[in-house]
Amino acid sequence: MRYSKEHKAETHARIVKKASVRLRERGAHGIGVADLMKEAGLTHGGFYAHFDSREALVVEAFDYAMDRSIARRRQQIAELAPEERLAHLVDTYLSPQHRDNPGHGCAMPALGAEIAREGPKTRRAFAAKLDDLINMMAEQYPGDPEVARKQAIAALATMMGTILMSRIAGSGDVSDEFLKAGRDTVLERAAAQPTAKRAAAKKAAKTA
Amino acid sequence: MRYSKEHKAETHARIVKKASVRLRERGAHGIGVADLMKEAGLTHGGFYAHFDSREALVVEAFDYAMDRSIARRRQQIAELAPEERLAHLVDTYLSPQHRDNPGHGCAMPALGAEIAREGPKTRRAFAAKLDDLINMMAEQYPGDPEVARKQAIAALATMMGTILMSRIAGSGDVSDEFLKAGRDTVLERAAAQPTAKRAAAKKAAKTA
DNA sequence: TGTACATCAGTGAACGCGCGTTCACTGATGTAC
DNA sequence: TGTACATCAGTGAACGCGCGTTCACTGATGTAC
Repeated sequence: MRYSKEHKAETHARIVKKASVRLRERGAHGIGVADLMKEAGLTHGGFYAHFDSREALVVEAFDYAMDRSIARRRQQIAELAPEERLAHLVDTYLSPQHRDNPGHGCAMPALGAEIAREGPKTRRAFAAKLDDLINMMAEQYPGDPEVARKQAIAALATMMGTILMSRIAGSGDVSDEFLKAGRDTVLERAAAQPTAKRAAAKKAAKTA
Repeated sequence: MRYSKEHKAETHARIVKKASVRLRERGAHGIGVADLMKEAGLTHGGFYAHFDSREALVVEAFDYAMDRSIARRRQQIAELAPEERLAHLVDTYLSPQHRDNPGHGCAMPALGAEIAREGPKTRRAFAAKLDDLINMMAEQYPGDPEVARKQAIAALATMMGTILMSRIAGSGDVSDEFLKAGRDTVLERAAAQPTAKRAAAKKAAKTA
C-alpha cells in the first residue's frame, strides 16, 4: 500500500469530522462534496474512495456528531455530583454558546427537520441516536425509569424547541428570554415532580 | 389589461398557497421553481412576473403558512370555553395528524432550522411570525401577562421539539409516545402552575 | 540488502444534469377613438 | 357600437452555473524475490 495502514482511516475520520461541523452549520443540503473535501485538505475526486455517495457521508457525519456530543456530555457530568448533573446538561444545552455555535452543538435541532424528510432507512439511524440521547437524559431523573423516560423526552423536546426558537430569534434579548424560559421550565419541572417518587414507591410496593 | 383586475393577484395567491404546502413538506431547498409553478398550473417562465426571486417566494409562502395556521387555530378556539382552549391547541398540535402532515402544519418545526441559517432580514420576518404564535399561546394562560408569556414560550418550545422528535421517529409506537409525553407535560405544567395566580395577585395588589 | 513490481489514496479534467434566471414572443382582453 | 391599438400574464426555448459523480492517471510506499 501507498500509505501506512491507518492512513486511510485517518483521512476518512478527518473528512467525517469536518463535515459534521459544516453540515450542522449549513444544513444537510448547504454544502457540496468539493467544499467538504477542501475542508479536509483534499480534492473532490478522492471522495468516492471513502464514501459511496454524498448521502452516505451525511449519515456518517450526523452519527459522528451525535456520538461525540453525547460522549462529551457524559464526560462532563461524570465529574459532578449526581444532583448537579441535570442542571449542567440543561444549562449548557440552553446556553448562548450552544445557540450561536450550531456547528459544534446538538445535531437534532440543526438537522432534525431535514432528517425527518429522508427515507425510513436513514431516519431509523437517526432515531437510534435520538434514543441514545433520551437514555442519557433519563439517567439524570431519579425514580421510576418509565417516569424518568417520559420526563427526559419532554425535557429534550423543550430543549430542542427552545434552541430552534432562539436561533430564529437571533441573539438578542428575545432570544435570551427564550433560553431562560426553557432552562427555568425544565429545571422547575424536574424539581417539582412529585409523581416520580410516588410512582417509584408504588412500583416498589407492588413488586415487593 | 389582458385579464380582469384581480386575475394576477389570484394567480399570485395560488402560487404562494401551493408553495407553502410543498415547502413545508420538502424543505426550503427541497423543490424548484418549475415544480412550484407546475403545481399552480403554470409554466416556469411566468414566475418572475410574480416574484423577484425564488427566495422571495419562500419568504412569502412561509408568512402565508404561519398566518393561516394561526388564524385557523384562533377560529377553532373561539368556539370553545376559555378553559378548554389551551388543551385544544396542545392536542391538535401534538396529534398524529399534525406529525404526519407537515405540508398543512406549523411551519416552525418544518422549516425553522433552515430559516435560522438565513440572513438577518429574512430571519426577522420569521421571528415576527413566531412572536404572533407566542402571543396567541400566551392569551390562553390566565394571570400575569409576563408569566403567561414565559409559559407560552416554554409550551411552544416543547410542542415544536416534540413534533420534531416524533417526525424523526416516524409514526410508530415510539413516535406516539413522544407526542403523549409532550401533551401530558405541557398540560400538567399549565394545571400545576401556582406562580401564575400568585404573581397576578401580587401585581394587582401592587398597582392598586 | 537491493531491485522490480503491485497497490491504491489522491488528483484534476470532464460529463451530465437540474436548477434559477432571462428573454423574445404570444394572444386574450381592456381601452381609446 | 365597432374597430384598431396597447397591455401584460403567461409561454417555452435558451443560458450559465454549480454540483454529484466518473475516470484515466500519478506517484509514494509496501511487498516479493
